[in-house]
Amino acid sequence: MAVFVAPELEEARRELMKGLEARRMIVMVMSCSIAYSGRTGSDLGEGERLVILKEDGCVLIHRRRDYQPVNWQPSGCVFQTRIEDGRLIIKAVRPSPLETLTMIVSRVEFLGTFLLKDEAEFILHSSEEEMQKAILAEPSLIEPGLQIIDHEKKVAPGFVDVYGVDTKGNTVVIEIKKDPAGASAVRQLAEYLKYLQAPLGKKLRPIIVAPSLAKGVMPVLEKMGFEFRPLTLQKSLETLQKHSRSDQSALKGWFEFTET
Amino acid sequence: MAVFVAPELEEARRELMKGLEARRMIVMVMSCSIAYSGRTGSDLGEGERLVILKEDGCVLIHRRRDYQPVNWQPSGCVFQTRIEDGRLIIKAVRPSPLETLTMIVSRVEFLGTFLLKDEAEFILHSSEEEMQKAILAEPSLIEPGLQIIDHEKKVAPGFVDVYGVDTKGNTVVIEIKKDPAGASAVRQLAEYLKYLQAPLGKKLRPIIVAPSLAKGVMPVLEKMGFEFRPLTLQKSLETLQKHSRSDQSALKGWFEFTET
DNA sequence: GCCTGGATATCGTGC
DNA sequence: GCACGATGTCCAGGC
Repeated sequence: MAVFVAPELEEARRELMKGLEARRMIVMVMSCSIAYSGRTGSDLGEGERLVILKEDGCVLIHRRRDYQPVNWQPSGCVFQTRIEDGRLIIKAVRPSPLETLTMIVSRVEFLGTFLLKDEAEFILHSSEEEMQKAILAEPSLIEPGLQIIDHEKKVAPGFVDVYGVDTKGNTVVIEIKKDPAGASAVRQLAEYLKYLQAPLGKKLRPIIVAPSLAKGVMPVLEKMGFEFRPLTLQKSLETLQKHSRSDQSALKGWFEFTET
Repeated sequence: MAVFVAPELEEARRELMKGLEARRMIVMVMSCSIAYSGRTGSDLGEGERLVILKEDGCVLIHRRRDYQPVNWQPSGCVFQTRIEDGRLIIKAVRPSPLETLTMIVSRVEFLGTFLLKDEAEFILHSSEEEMQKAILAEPSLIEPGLQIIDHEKKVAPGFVDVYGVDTKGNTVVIEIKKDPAGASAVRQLAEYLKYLQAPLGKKLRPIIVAPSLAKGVMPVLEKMGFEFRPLTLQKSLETLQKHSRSDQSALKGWFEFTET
């Protein structure tokens, strides 16, 4: 760790490059103006911001408010720095698509470079994937007797989430949404149907699986002959827990946490 | 600005709360474990991370790599801190939807609190909006004689980007995409058509406007009787520049930049 | 509050 | 590389 309060621009430039070389995270508070040019473009006048440069070549520029960075660059950028007309110029260039982020720095109030030791694994109890796993593990969540044939089945273009057959031999096509299903979910499922055919004398049964339906979608579903089965993430996780001991330990922490 | 290197946990807690009170941005480098519970849940074991708290109640937790924060909280959170079992506990609670982010901090390597002076206006030369403005300003970008009737026209459910009539009285329905238009753009436009009707004896002319078409989409378009008009952001900006002197100054900077 | 669609979306996956 | 869909997406705009 190295920390500098109000360094000269030349010193800031030197420490910044040294830090990047050592694969440290660079954290700066600076007064700067910013220009972005690439897929589109932006300009931001002089002001004080928090700037973060990471070893993988990404950039984040944060203002005093807002969750989102005002300017940024995803990972994979090449950094250039120079002093020009008494200003520190920092460029982050993303090769593809070609995009350039330029900071013109008039003053550095703070610069820190940090080597972060962090080997922990990040565990996300993700959503749609867990719901799909739950249905695969226990198709009766949808209806008794349902047999799963395939999942992530390729149609052109796109993928059917789950593909199965009911007790009467009809083809079941399931689109899963973790959020309340809106018009776009229905559009997506409708599009897939164009590329699927039921066996002779059987029907295609398109089913939306989601915690709920957006307002006004139910009439649309009925008109199109689609079905809806409610399924929440909570229910999916409980089902998976029943079916897989190995998942229990991973999920335990979350359940305990939500109960308190 | 206040900067602390390796503060005791109690000192860190005190300065953190003082900083938030003063509406400063809090920047910390700390060893911590993190739990999130809300729409779904996540767990992250002990490790060193950069943590940012802002005055509007948002949280960003960054690891050494990646553009995206590993954990976060959007603005509007309430913060609580306490010392427990020799650890600093920081909670950020988002009221709606109810979500809780908990950091269990074992060591603070750095803490800075910064009052950022930043009044500059952010100017984004955004994409789809500029393309739509250009078409409204100069409908001949699509074809000679086109007359615009409406834009952002509500259909149920969704919005038609631009709605007009051609020289023969046919209804033109335009879907604009700033990126190469793929299958989903076609789905979207197709859905809107179901809720629109051409005048008696006239046709509906669905048109996709985008810089290009995704591979394999052209045959689909032809099959459905849709049309495609290429339009880039660059061309849109040039058109707007012609039509509006007031825009010139704002755009000037970007053009100059892209030319160098 | 809900719903819809855009974003410099970013990111992962498959081809 | 392109295409496609998920995201704890976030966010603005309408109702």
